[in-house]
Amino acid sequence: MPVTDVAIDKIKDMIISGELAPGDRLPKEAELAQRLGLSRSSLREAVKALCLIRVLDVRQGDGTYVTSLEPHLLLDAMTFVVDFHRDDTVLDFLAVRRILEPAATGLAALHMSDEDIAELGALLGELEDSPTVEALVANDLQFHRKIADGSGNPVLCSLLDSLSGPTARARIWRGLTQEGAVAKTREQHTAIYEAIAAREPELARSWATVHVAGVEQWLRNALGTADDPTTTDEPAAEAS
Amino acid sequence: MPVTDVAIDKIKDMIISGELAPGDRLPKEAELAQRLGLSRSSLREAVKALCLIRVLDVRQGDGTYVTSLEPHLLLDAMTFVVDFHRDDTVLDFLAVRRILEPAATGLAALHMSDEDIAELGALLGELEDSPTVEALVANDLQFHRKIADGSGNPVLCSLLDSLSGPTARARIWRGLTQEGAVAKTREQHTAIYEAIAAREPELARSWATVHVAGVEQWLRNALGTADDPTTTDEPAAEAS
DNA sequence: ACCACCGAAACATCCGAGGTCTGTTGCAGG
DNA sequence: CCTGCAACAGACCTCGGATGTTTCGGTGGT
Repeated sequence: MPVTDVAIDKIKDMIISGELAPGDRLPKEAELAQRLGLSRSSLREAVKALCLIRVLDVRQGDGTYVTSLEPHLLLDAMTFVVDFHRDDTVLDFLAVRRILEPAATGLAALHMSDEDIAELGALLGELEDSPTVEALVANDLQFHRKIADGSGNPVLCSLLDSLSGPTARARIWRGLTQEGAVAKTREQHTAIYEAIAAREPELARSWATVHVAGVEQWLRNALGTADDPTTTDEPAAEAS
Repeated sequence: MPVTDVAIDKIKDMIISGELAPGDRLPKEAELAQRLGLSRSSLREAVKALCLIRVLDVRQGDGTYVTSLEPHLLLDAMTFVVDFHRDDTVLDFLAVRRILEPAATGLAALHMSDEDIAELGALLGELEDSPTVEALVANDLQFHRKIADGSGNPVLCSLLDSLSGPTARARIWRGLTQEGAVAKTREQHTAIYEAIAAREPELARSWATVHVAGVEQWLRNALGTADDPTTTDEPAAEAS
C-alpha cells in the first residue's frame, strides 16, 4: 500500500481513537511528516484527500485543523460524489429520496416547533405569482430542507440534501417543459405545509409521497425509460 | 482558491462534461499538469483526493484511469466518511437505516429472483449452532446485503451498506452483552426470509422494521440515552 | 506456440527552495 | 491606557527535478 494511503489511515485512526479531537490542530507539516515517516509531499497528498471529504480543514498561514466532524459536514461531501452520476442513475437516487422524504415529512409533522412551521409557511408566500424557474427551484429546495431539518435527525437531513442535488436539475427541466408544474408544485407544498401545521404525520407523509412521485413519474416519462414502474414502488408504505 | 482545488474541479468537469468517460485513461502526470497549468506535485494532490472518493484509480506503472463511476463505488466512499462518526450519532444513522431497510426489504420481496431467494435461504443455514460473534455479524451483514441488492436499486443497496458499517460495531457489542441476541437474530432473519420467499412485501417490511427497531431499542438503552423515543419513530409506516 | 528477459513508460517518493497568507508582537500616536 | 500600523515569524502553497518501483509490451530463444 502506498505510503500516502498509509498516512491517510494513520490520520484517520488518530481522529477515531480520540488522539485528535474535532477542532484540534494537527502538528505542522514537517513535524507530522517525520512522525509518520514520510515526506512532506506525500503527507500533503493525504491531507488534501481528507480535506476533500471535510475531515480536515487547512488554513494557510495558520495550520491544519480537524473539522467539527458533524454529520452535515461529512455528508455534504457526498454531494460532491453524487454530482458524478449521470442521468441514467438519477431515477435510482430519486427512488431513495422517495423513501426518505415521506418519512422525514412525517417526522417533521411530529417534531417541528411552531416557529419553524411558521417559517415554513412564510416560505410559501415568498414566491411571486410568476416566478422564474430558478427562483422556484431555490424556493423548493429551501422548503424541503426546512422540513428535513424539522425531522430532528441531522443525518437524515444531510442525506436528503445530498440527494436533492441531482433532482434539482431534473426539476429545472420540468419547470421548463411542463406547463402546469409551477402551480402543481405550489399546491402540493401548501398541502404538505398544512398537514404539518395540523400535526398530521400520516397526511403529511402521503402528500410528500405524492409530491416526489410526481417528479419521479414525470422524469421517467421524460427519460423514455421502459422500466417496470413497480421497480421503485414502495410497498405497504401508505396507510390510506 | 488553491490551485489544487481548481485542478480537482477541472478534472471533475472533464468527467461530468463527458470529455473523460468512465474507464478512460488520463493524460500522464506531466502532460496533464502542464495542460491545467500547475506543477506535478499539486496535480498529484488533486488526483489523490479524487482517488479517495473512488473517482479516479491510479495504477503504478500503468496510468491513471477514471473508475466506472458506478453507484456502489462512489457510495462506498461514504463508508469511509461514516467511520468518523462517534457513538453519539450512531442512533441517527440507525434511524435512517430503519427507514431504508424496511423499504428495501419490501422491494426485495417483489423483485428478487427465485435463485437469489434460494441463496438467501442458504445463508441462514450456513451459520453454526454456536457461532462466534464475528461469524454472526459477518453472516448478518451478508444477509442484509443480499436483500438490499434484491431491491433492484443499486443506490439504495450501497447506501444501506454504508449505514451498516457503524451498526455492525453496535451489533458486536450486542452479541457480546445480550444473551438471547443470537437466537433472536436468527429467528427474525428466518421470518424475513420466509416473507420474501412468500412474496409478501408488507410482511417482509414489517419484520425488517421489527428487526432494526430491536437493535435500535437495545442500543438506545445501552447508550443510556434519555431521548424521547418518538424521535426516531416512523409514523404511519406500518400497515399492521 | 510458449516463456523468460529487457527496456520504455508511468506513477511513487523524496527533497529543497522560494512564495504567500495569517496571527502576533512591538512601537508610536492619541 | 487604548488604538492603529508595521514588521516579524510561523505555517501552508507551489514548484521542478532526481531517483526508485511497478507494469506493460516487445524481443528472442526454446
